[in-house]
Amino acid sequence: MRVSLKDVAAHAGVSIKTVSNVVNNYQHVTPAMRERVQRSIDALGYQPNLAARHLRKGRTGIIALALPELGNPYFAELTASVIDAASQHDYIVLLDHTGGSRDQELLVSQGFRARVIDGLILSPIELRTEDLRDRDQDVPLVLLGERDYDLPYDHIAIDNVAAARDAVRHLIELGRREVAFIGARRDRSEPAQLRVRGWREELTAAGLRADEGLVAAVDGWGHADGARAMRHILDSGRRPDAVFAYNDPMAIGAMRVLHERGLRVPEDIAVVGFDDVIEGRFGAVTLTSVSPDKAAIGRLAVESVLARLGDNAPAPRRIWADYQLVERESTLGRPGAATP
Amino acid sequence: MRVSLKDVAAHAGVSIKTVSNVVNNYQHVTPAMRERVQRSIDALGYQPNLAARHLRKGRTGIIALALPELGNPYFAELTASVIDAASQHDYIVLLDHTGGSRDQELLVSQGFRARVIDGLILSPIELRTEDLRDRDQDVPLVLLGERDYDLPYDHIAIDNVAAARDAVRHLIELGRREVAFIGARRDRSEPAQLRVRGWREELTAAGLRADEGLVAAVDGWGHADGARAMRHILDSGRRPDAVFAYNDPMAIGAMRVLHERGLRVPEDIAVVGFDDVIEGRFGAVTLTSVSPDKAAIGRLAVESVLARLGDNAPAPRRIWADYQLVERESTLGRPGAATP
DNA sequence: CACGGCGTGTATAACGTTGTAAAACTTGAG
DNA sequence: CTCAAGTTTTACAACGTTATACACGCCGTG
Repeated sequence: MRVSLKDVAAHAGVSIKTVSNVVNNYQHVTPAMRERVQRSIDALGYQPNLAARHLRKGRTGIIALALPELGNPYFAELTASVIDAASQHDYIVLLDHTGGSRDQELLVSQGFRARVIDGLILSPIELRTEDLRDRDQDVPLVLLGERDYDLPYDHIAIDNVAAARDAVRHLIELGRREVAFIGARRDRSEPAQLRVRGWREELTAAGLRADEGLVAAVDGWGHADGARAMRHILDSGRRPDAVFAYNDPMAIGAMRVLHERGLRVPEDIAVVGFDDVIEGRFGAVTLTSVSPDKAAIGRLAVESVLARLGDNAPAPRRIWADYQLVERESTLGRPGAATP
Repeated sequence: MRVSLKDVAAHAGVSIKTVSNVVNNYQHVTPAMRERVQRSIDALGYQPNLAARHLRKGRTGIIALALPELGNPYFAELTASVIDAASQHDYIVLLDHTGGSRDQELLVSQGFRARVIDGLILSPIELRTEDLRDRDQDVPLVLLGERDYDLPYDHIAIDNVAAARDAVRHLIELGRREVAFIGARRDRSEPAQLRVRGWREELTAAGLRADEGLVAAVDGWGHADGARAMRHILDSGRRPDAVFAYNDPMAIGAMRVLHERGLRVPEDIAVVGFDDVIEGRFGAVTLTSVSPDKAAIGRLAVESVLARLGDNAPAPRRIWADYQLVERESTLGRPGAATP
């Protein structure tokens, strides 16, 4: 049988509210009383009933984190950092996965889970800007990943265009001239578009041709999709000297195909990924990658959501998180050069 | 402002309970009344307040899934299958990560989150059998991963000893004679011990020596730990012709070290992992691995927890999930043979 | 010595829902 | 037309918590 405030109150010979005051660290309680009540609490092993507390306060103490897929280790690491940040504010994280489908993302953003959660952190892939524009929900929403247009929600993202440009510039500086992009999306997912744009801008800025024939569209974001895209490019007779992939799993899938075709990385083709997942550090050829500051992103996301819970919610902001390009074996040296 | 049963009742001109009856599909409601109330519900956009419902019914509709780490894709896939299974029963999944530390696992099992959840699925690593023996909680608990002793909780696991034996037998059948084990744990984690036992039993059964000098203990379960263990074995002057790793990330970490040392996989050293994560299918050398039926494990776990919620809870059972050994390049061919 | 003021503790009323029991209707038989 | 038996609807009391408003001491001050 669960013990309630009432039981503790009876045991200590005080009123229910006094016990509540002790539990909530209300200030006007004499030390003597506090200790007496605390003794009863300990004796009975009282634990507050959250459902009741939430009913009364109108808060649940739960925030939801909705991600496209858990399989990508990037999101796993992000999740860990969100959980850590949330628990520092006595919040609990409810995990949802959308599969990256627009329908699911819409459902989640429209408050599918709204009745249980105080706030939502959503990392959309296919969701359109207009989908969010007429969102009718009082549950605070924070978006992860850059969006193109302004929306009345906090965005937390790294600068995708700039990061993509950095990656491509790195390839160009190595002497690469034909840089393929793997991971454009047929459905025009916004984050993918931004990275394609960075790719295009940087090539153009360097006086090179942004050859759209070297952009491979895909349907998913996993290893297999990267492999498929790489095969598609090679089968079309193209022979780029560098590949920039939408994310690390796709880059790794692409490298596998290059390996199967007898092409050497980086001598024949240099490869850069995105997200810097742990896996990229342990392949036969370690992977150069854009490394977002995941810990910061998780922390900022949680803080942004919680800040919106109070009455004095700040204006929606676009928050830029840090990133850096981590160079590894997959871009070591100039074309044709043997690995050191 | 949120709309409650009271508002709907006022709008429809009926009592609160009648609205509640309609919402809950109570049988004794005339079709006319049902429609009239439904119209008001739709008009006002009523959504039930779960906190209140839970307070009243004593259930929260949330189960927790506590995992050692999210970074391992095995757990990510498992999580996805648990979420899917739970949502089929209108349940929501709260995710927790223990970091695989005994303290955290203890905390979780003792009901750290108990006030919010109806049931708990725990995948322990370091937790001892005796830690669970005096668990004092009314929240149903289901354990993932094999435990050695009998406990009054449902276990869902594949047969670790048998699976390990299958893996080692496969290596022996390939003509390997010196099989190392990577991933024993200094802290005597039970799952790791079972796999070591399988390794030992199979070698002995084949008339080979189970050389304890080829068992490498580690502190973690990631790529880096596998790499460290592999280095340790090689640096000690040993030169096994096969490696069986506790899990895929460790196997991949080990393969990276073999690559760095100029040892060929599988010609010089064959490698078998455990868990069959997607990553193992896209390395330069694809990884042979023990593949547990993750979908079944997730489904069984959810069903077991929910079955314990009712009054007629079944007796605790040990449920065996299926697995199979998936052979890939890392064990292709006999020692010294060139890859086909 | 009375009085305001402050610090401490207490009844009571919510929060929104569902279970119980009883009231208000139907229906059909006598 | 009455009454019993059944069906539908309602009033009310929980569930366990916190906010509000108030009562009670105690203190220092006029």
